[in-house]
Amino acid sequence: MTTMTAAQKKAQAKAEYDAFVAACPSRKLLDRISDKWVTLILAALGSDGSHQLGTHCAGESRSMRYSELSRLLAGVSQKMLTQTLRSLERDGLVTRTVTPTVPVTVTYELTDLGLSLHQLMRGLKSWAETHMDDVLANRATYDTHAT
Amino acid sequence: MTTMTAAQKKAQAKAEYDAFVAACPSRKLLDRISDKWVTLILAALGSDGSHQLGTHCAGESRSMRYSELSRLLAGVSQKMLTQTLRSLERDGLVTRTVTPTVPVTVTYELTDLGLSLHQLMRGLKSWAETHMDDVLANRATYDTHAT
DNA sequence: CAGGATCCCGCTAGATACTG
DNA sequence: CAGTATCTAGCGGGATCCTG
Repeated sequence: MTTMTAAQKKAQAKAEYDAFVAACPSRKLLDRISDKWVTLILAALGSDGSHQLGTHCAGESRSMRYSELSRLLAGVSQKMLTQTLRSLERDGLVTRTVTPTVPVTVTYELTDLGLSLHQLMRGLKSWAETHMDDVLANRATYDTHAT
Repeated sequence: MTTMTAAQKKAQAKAEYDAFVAACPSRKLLDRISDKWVTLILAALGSDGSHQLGTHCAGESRSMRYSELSRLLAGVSQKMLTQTLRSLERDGLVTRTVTPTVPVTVTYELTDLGLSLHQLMRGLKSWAETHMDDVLANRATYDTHAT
């Protein structure tokens, strides 16, 4: 079949490349932490009692109820909260504990792995605070020169 | 006006919270590196001559032509490549050099800042390779137990 | 060769309403 | 209280065509 040659091969190569990239552990990690709510939940669960997500102290993971999280992370829809929590539980980053009280009580807490990820996030935070202002400055300069 | 009270306040609080989150340097950093092509371009420009993105050597930034990048990053559209390159240039992470030869020649190269970011990515890579298999294992277990 | 402009599509986040 | 289900709009991203 001469009807499928160059374009077909190219498409296949692309698919293979994409698969290769998708299989990369680094990419999987990025896919996970780049999620807005993942990082926020991590920060919430990883921080101390303060409601300031900005304040990080390498404290132990703080167990929180569903409603607490929903209150703390002001702009999250139940859907995203639940969805994110489930995926984090699935990945073994948080534990979900159901206490069959009269109104059901569910608490979430970081696992060791989750805590470890939280530590990594703090590393990112350091880099961001160190270099992000440079980036922003460059951006401003670039925009100024632009038409 | 009693017509706007609870719901309004809540919406405003949400907006403020979102703004707060968006202003966070860490989030900005995440928004940047979570971009699929950003990380790949970084890897391409930061790695040595090998076409294996997986192989990282803390080598100097390698200057590459537009077409080289487009060839190396198999599954990228010109749009995304250009778009990503421009944003990286804007942020001062890469330099764009135009050489007015007969057919125009444009080369891209990492700046110090870009190189620095590339180093950070390698840190992420380490974490990913160390813990990602655990995550995957947990995920598999979770899926098994599920209905 | 390098890149701008356009159209189009799938995905996913968000709002709303319902349940145990 | 802690979710689940559905519906919709917005936008990121790809393909395609065109220019200097």
